[in-house]
Amino acid sequence: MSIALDPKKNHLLAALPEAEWQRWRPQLEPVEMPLGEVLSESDRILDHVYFPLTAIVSLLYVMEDGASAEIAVVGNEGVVGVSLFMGGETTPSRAVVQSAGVGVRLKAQVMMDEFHRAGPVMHLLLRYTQALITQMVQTAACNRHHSLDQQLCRWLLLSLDRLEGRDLVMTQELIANLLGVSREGVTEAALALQEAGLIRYAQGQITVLDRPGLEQRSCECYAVVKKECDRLLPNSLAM
Amino acid sequence: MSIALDPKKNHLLAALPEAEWQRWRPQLEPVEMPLGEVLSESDRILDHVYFPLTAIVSLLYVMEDGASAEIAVVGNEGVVGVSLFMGGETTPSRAVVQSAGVGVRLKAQVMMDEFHRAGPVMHLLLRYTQALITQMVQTAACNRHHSLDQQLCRWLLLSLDRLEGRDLVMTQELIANLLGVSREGVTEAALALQEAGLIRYAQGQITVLDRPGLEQRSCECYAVVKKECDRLLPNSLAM
DNA sequence: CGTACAATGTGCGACACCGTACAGATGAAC
DNA sequence: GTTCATCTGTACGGTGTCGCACATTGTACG
Repeated sequence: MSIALDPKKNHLLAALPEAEWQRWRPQLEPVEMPLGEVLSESDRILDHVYFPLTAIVSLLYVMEDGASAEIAVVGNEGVVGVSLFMGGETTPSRAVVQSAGVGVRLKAQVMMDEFHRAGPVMHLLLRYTQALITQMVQTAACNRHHSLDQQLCRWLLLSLDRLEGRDLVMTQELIANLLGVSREGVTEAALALQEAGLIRYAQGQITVLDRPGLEQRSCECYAVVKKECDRLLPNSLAM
Repeated sequence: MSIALDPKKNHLLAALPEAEWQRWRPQLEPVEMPLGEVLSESDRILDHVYFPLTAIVSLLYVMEDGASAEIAVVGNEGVVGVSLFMGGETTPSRAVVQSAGVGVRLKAQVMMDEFHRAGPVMHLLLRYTQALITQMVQTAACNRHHSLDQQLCRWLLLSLDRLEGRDLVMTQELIANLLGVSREGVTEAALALQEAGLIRYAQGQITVLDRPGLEQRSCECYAVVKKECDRLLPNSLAM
């Protein structure tokens, strides 16, 4: 896969005013983002912020006993590392590449400086952060009230929105780890979805056959997040 | 209860530089915050931001079927209405007074103007927002992995930190609604805590007898949130 | 090919929590 | 003091998920 994709595939970068774009452009460094790569570790200061282009990143909270829970996902609609400009510099969560691809990154200091100009970049980033908050809130509520089945649908849709095509490369084991549920549970739920004709899968490759069907079977959480993203980030997940 | 408490009981207000403080002071309007009052409804534009002084506010997500889940709590360490300055103006969640008390409020426009000066106020508010994000993240993880028992401990501690004294006025029914669990479940968990000598309660009045005991029985989530609050907000929950 | 490993399917007991139903206990109002 | 509403305790079947054990299927690679 070529690493030199157009950075404007990332919607935040695409939304930059011309002046900022010209300033940032030479500083943007293309990076491969292979499956499983840890972009930022819990409580560690980031050296870069990452703008995914084709990759998807999971924000995970990892508990003391090793169990984990996905808090939010970041694709080409967003950026990894909001804690940098929020002022805290670190977060108690981990950012892991969930779906391999490419992205571009920017030195932390550059990002901070740009943010502190307090111009349109700042407002863009803050709006994005609010969209991210919405996703976190919805995850919390979803974890409390919805079935594994519904959550799997939500998760597939969130991932699908951030990918081209309708295929995800993703084993059930991995999904289970991200969602913080048992692998067997995912197997059962996935089987049900396959029997319903909504997806087809084999050996770590999932194909979505009936997207509207998935949306219907998903809990409301997906729609709420999608709607907020669209509202807060013009062109957020349109491809 | 007197409504005219010192606004500096709120730690964000207390942390304001002198110039800002003098500017804000005349605009701060004392308000009663009775139990159950809804400060902001889902997807509705706020007309004020609220700084609790003795009250505690719950941020809730209310699902389509009426079930709810607490996302975070805000006491005198924070402010209700961060979406205003984040740029989104609304959020898909509801803010409800969980423990009656007093607070002060500020007109939304005033808050926006102050934020857009891009000075110390902005940085203070952004750091607070990050602390709030931490709480949300932890809630999501906690909802996924921890027992009702542990969550009740966490919840009691979070509330206790935001109150003077060691008594909460709070029925089990109300706690159940906030946590998004069944009332019977809370009864059982509370009973266990009482039998362990950690709390005593009757008819909507809970007294914490053994705080360290609660901390030990709680999941890690409480400690993580507390630590982040302390780190991000000097003097956050010290009374 | 055949072996090794990864991915998926299945069965089952354990367990936490739910929802319903109802019973006692307490406090406020008259 | 009696009444009534609110709050709390208890019992029990139903359900979803877990954790374990193991069978099966697909894929890579010698």
